[in-house]
Amino acid sequence: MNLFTELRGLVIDSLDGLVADGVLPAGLAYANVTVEPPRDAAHGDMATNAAMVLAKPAGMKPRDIAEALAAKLAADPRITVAEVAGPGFLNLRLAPGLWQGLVKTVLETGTDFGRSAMGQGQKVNVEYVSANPTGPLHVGHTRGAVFGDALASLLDYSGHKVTREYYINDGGAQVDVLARSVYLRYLEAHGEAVEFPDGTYPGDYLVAVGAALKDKVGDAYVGKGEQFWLTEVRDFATDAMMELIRADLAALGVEMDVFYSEKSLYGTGRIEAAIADLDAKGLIYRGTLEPPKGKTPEDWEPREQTLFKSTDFGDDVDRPIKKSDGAWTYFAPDIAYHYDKVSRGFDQLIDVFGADHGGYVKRMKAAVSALSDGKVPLDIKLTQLVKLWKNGEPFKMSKRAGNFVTLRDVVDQVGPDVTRFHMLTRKNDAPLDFDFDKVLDQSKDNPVYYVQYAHARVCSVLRKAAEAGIAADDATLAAADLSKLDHEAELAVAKKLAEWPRLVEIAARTHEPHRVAFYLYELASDLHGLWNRGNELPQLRFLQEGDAATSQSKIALARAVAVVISAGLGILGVTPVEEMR
RNA sequence: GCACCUGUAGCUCAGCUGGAUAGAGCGCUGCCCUCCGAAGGCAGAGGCCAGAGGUUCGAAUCCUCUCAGGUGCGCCA
Repeated sequence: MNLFTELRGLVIDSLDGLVADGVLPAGLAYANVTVEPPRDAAHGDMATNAAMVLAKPAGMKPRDIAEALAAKLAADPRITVAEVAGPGFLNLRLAPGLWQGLVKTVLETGTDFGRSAMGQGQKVNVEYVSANPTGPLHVGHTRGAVFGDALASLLDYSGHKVTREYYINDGGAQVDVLARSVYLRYLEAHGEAVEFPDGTYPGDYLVAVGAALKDKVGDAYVGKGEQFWLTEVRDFATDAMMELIRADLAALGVEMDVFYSEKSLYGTGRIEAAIADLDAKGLIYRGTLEPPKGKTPEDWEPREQTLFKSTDFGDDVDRPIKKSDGAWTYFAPDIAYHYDKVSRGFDQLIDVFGADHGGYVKRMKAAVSALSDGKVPLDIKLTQLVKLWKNGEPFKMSKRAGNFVTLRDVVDQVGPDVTRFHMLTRKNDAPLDFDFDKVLDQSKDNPVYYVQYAHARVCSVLRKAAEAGIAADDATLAAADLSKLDHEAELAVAKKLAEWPRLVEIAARTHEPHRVAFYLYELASDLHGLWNRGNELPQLRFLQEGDAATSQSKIALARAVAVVISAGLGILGVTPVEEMR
């Protein structure tokens, strides 16, 4: 239930009333009419811009419309005050019963309060992580994983049908490199001394894979040329890496619906089919690209290539889909993969990439636009770098991988909850500092702790209520007399709760799950603030000695806060704790 | 050279489809608590929203240009 859309409905009805009264001309477009919380709470509970938006099309002064609208609205029992302000804003104050009713609704609907039908059941594919299967996930992947997962949950919560998907890049040259690296570890397992030349993966994590290969095939590949083992070792190694990656994701609490193999596109005619689709649309041609201006590669020479006319769709330059030797470029399977997503019937595609892939955004959008005839939007979200800190200095070492910090390094040290929450305390396109000391700090300076603590505090209240013999289950609280919940400080918290459904829709529409984290921080802050005021004003304490009925009304509010925090943390994939240890 | 991202308080960052006097935390200043609802609390100072134009009732938000930082730029994925 979104009070803002409910009140917007009332505003629209009132506008229609004014049309019927002949005050406003018929046929006005209401699309830009909003009802939102005012910047300053002193202005009221909600504000509408209706008068200003309609002034020009109606050929009237904003204030005249506002006055007429105010009179209409004031007749509704839900509105206590409607006053015109500023250039034509209409500020509304709502009856306390509305906010009390909202608390009741939260308790009745639980963590589904805030769930929205906005998505209308649209099928959305969220592709994220998609790391090369050549080693364990590192911090950069971790941010992408957390972001993508939270976005997927957010879209689900807002009424979309979401598929979480991982694209396995198991078809390119890098998996051959992996195979050779594993082969070296395999020889090592047979007692041979090996060296890892440049262009191979020297990380310790392949030692076990080499040993496992030995267990499987004995010495069958020892002393043999690549042609005898490359394919088999490649499959063996990729499987092992995907097992590793799945375990990494599981440690973070991420579970994919689909793992889509690039390899499955080769030799099955699927790349050819995708390219044929583009070709039929006249978007494939043979041509020669100009060298990039200002920074020509030293070995540049003009070559005729097979190109996709991505400039028709806003790209800067047409993109090669075949190498000069006739093999597909990496872009071709990417096209085929997205072609597959389109043909699976998704209404919307989202790709989550690292910021270093920013250069591929335009061409992928161009491809999807061409493949879907502009019908399926593709949004590409880039996640910026994560800078790690420990003991006040940059942290780079990893025990396992040698040259980068892994997801496991992070999760093992701080746990999945802290990792996930902290990764969402910045918007995706801003760089993020991750300080191992600060994220574990148990003080109000740490947002993770601050939000968790608010939830734990409410749980503590519930425990104390039980000790005092006060019934405080949700059903009882929802049925309690909430009219006692009338202090301005208490109503302020209820008003914050009312913003939750609205925030969910905004965050879902903009594909920005960090908004949830920031909202939860604000909500937690409101709860802590109310708690603190209980020091000065005993009547604001959640537990009122000897007065079970009043206690229940106040506990209802606290519990409603906990429910929304719980719902929000659920979207972020963070466990709401019941006590702080 | 071109493209994309970023530029908001001393620092780290929010800022909704364009809305009113631009917010939060840290730090700073002052006051309070020290008979556990204080692992603190309250209050205050602090801003040319990088800069310049434009669009309009209204711009941190949209458009153009400039400056600064980051990322990327055919036969690697």
